[in-house]
Amino acid sequence: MSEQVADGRIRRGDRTRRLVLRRAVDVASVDGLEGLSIGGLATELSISKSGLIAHFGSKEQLQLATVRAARAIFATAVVEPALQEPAGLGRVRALLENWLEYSSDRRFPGGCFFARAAHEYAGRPGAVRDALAAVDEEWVGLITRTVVEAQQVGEVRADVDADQLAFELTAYLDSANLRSLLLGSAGVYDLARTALARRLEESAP
Amino acid sequence: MSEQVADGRIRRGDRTRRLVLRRAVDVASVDGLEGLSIGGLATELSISKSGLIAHFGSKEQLQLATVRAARAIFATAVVEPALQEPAGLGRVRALLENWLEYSSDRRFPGGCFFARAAHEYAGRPGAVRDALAAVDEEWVGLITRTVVEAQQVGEVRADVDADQLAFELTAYLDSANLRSLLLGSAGVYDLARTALARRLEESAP
DNA sequence: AAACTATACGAACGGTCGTACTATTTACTC
DNA sequence: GAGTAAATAGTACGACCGTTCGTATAGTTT
Repeated sequence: MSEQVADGRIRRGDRTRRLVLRRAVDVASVDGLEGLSIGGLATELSISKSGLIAHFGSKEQLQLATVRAARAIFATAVVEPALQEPAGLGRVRALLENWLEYSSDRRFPGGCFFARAAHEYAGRPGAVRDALAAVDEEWVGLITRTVVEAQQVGEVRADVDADQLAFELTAYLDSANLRSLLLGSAGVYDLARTALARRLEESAP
Repeated sequence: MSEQVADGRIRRGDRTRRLVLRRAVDVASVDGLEGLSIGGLATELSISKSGLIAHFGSKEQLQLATVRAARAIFATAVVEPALQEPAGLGRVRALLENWLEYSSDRRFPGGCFFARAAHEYAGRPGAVRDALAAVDEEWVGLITRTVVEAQQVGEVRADVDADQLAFELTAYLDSANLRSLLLGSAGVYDLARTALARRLEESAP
């Protein structure tokens, strides 16, 4: 409740923190969360290394804050607009289409932040990896639940395995994201759209 | 032709080079090609940094050699056994199944070497990125051509878009690889197998 | 035996990394 | 105004980075 105290000192800190994280998510989407460097970040933003790290405590905490910031951007760009759609097949389509635009519009310069980061940490333990795994499960879980909702309103056949369908749909997304970056061509997004449309048609009642 | 000169000096060098690369591909599959460190590699192998780098010239050359070594391992594990199968749907299935085993058996400790490395370099230019993009195109191209062959022998419908099908099939593979690492569960490979089988059945004449 | 070549070594280079500790500046309270 | 708290800056540290250099060793050639 008493959040809007408007203490100028704290506001200044928040502003700096946001400044750092805005840059950090972009850098990390290209160079990875390991590629984040405190010195490099500070130089780019014309602030001191010590002043920067004082906001986060350690590099790992900075990385975790960067994951949270990226999640917020993702939620705003992809999830929230889709939740305007009524539950059902339309909402599933909105989530998938928003994702493709989030990727192809390069909301992060390196494509999907989470695809980049998840592959970076998939093979080794730690808090960062756990955070990334949680976001991934959250996203796939959202697709799965939205598919189940679409079944409940009769827009997806009841015998469809929602987990299976969510796996395949998200697989198309990730593949289009990577290949568009690797080939430097946006044509793969059409392959993904074709695959998504076909797979959803097959699931219609 | 005159390759088997058996010069003891060169044999010793080849042995060291192979030793380095065998370790390098494993390290890179977990920590990435950027995570390769000359000093770290040298320490693990009980050789000197300078002796190690003398074989490759620079870190980037070491990275490129690591990509080539990983490609050779991949070819041996996945491609060559499948080419024993006669051209057709069986060969397509063999390629896909071999890939799943290559991933789930952790032929590289960090899962698929190329998934890890491609995401690492997808967003930035350079020779390493180009090499990884080439391997990716080679792999997807192989799937596509094998599908076309299957069409020619009448085991896949002629109206199937081979590029589209290859996109979807490889998408399942990559997704299973990543999620198995992230979730620490092998169950996603079954999702991939189900998706692959279904998609191929749909393409049957 | 002498000349040559490939491999491997140890030491040092300039840089950058993350982090800790110590001012200094800025903003608010009383 | 003095006092306090938060944000920022400055400095230094040890560790590691990739790379270069000169040198020693092992193997081949003449």
